Amino acid sequence: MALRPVSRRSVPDEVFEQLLGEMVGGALAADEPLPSERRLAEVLGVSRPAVREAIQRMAQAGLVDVRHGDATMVRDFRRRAGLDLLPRLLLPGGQLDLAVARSVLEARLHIGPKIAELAAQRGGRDTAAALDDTVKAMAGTEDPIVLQHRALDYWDLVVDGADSIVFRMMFNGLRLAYQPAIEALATVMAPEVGNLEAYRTLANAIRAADSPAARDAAEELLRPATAQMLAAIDMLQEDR
Amino acid sequence: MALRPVSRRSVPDEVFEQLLGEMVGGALAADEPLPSERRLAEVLGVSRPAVREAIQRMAQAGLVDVRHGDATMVRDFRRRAGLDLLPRLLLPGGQLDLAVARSVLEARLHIGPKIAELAAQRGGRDTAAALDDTVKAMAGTEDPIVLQHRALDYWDLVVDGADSIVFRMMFNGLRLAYQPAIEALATVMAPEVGNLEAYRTLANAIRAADSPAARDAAEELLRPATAQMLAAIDMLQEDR
DNA sequence: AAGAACTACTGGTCTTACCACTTGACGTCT
DNA sequence: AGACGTCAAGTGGTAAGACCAGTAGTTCTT
Repeated sequence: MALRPVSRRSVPDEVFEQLLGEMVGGALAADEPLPSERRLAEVLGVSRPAVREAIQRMAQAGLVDVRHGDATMVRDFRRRAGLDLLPRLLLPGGQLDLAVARSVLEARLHIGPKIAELAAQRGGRDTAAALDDTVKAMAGTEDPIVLQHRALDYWDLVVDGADSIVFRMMFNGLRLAYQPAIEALATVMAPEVGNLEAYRTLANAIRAADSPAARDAAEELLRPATAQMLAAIDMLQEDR
Repeated sequence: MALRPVSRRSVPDEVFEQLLGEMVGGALAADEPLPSERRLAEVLGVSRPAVREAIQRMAQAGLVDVRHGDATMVRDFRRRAGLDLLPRLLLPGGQLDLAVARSVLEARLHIGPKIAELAAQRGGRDTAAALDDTVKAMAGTEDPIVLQHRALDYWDLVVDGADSIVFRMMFNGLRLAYQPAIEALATVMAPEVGNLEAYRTLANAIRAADSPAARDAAEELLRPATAQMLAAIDMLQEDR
């Protein structure tokens, strides 16, 4: 029996989700006006403040433009949204979007080595020591789910060492997309997160402040699983 | 006379801004509870729905965790925030944060060539043709402000050509940080946005589907101004 | 000492009313 | 005919107050 916490969606949550669904699904096209708050409240059977909260959140995410006195306009989420929207695009309606998944993999493989390089330049021994501890923790388990979480901790430390706020934020965004899928990815990620030697090599390169070596080590660590998953995506896409 | 649109911050805007300021400034530390909605409404002299809207927006941005029945907790924005927070970190209180600026430059130089490479693989002639048009438009002006906007249009097309949603979202985030500073950067960016030949070279590489050439061309285009600005930041940081 | 019930918070939601802004239609001057 | 006010309708912005629904700590009961 696999019990999971019940998801208690609040009313504004629900409204937000529905509106976003309409947008991603294409029913609410860009540059078209959203129905008025009162209208939405009536149609959805909720209060106007609830609708407002949802709409304000959409505005915060850049999905709509709200102008006092005029109708609020839907914007092209592809052009305005930040990485925080990634989880919803990756799994729209529970189904994995292959194009988005490919994009995430590409980005991961491109960003990871750079972060490792910066960490080698700036992180120093403190980062390396913390990484050693994490690798030790990884050695204590075989469970690929736990291993993935530990690997995320590991990268979190590398990102700290890189000391570059933009890469930190990019990492945050990618992690948010990755986490919901962690269980589904247990099998494909097992070879990567089980490759402790690669994690140690990277930690040592960072300790030695050898940024080219760190770069290569990170690529060595990330490439195999990335290549495998990209190949799988290619096959799936051809099937259709 | 340089008239500018008056900024009409709504009450929730103002509340959001104040809370964020306290967080970035350190007065509201991570893992500490926020005052209750009623208390905040009272202290700030606004209605509770207004406070709620602000807090919901913070939750949307990952800055706080709100749990029904318990106090809402402040989270470490460095660890949770996405790129959408970048503009506020870059110019906290009107003053440029040099470390953040350095980080933006690093990211730009690392992401740009990769996007160009992908655009060469996937964009094809359509992308190249659109780029040609944009370069023509750039040739029609000397104003560095206008040129920067055109250059953004140019990159926007390249990103479209790259057809990778994650890089698109990263670009969106960087652009949002860049745009408010566009006037202040007129002088330092002038050499880059005035280098039309570099933009043409990149467009041609994309047309030829020559991804290594596109990569190099993008780097060639971005590196000079990046290096100059990084050097300037180094000097400013040493002064202190 | 362990458990159940209670209490005092917290956020969640709704209703109602009114303010402020934008737009476009209409009328009025020039 | 054109330019300029005026006004009405619709939109988002804000407030106040009431009540529902969770959480956590205290107190009472056993």
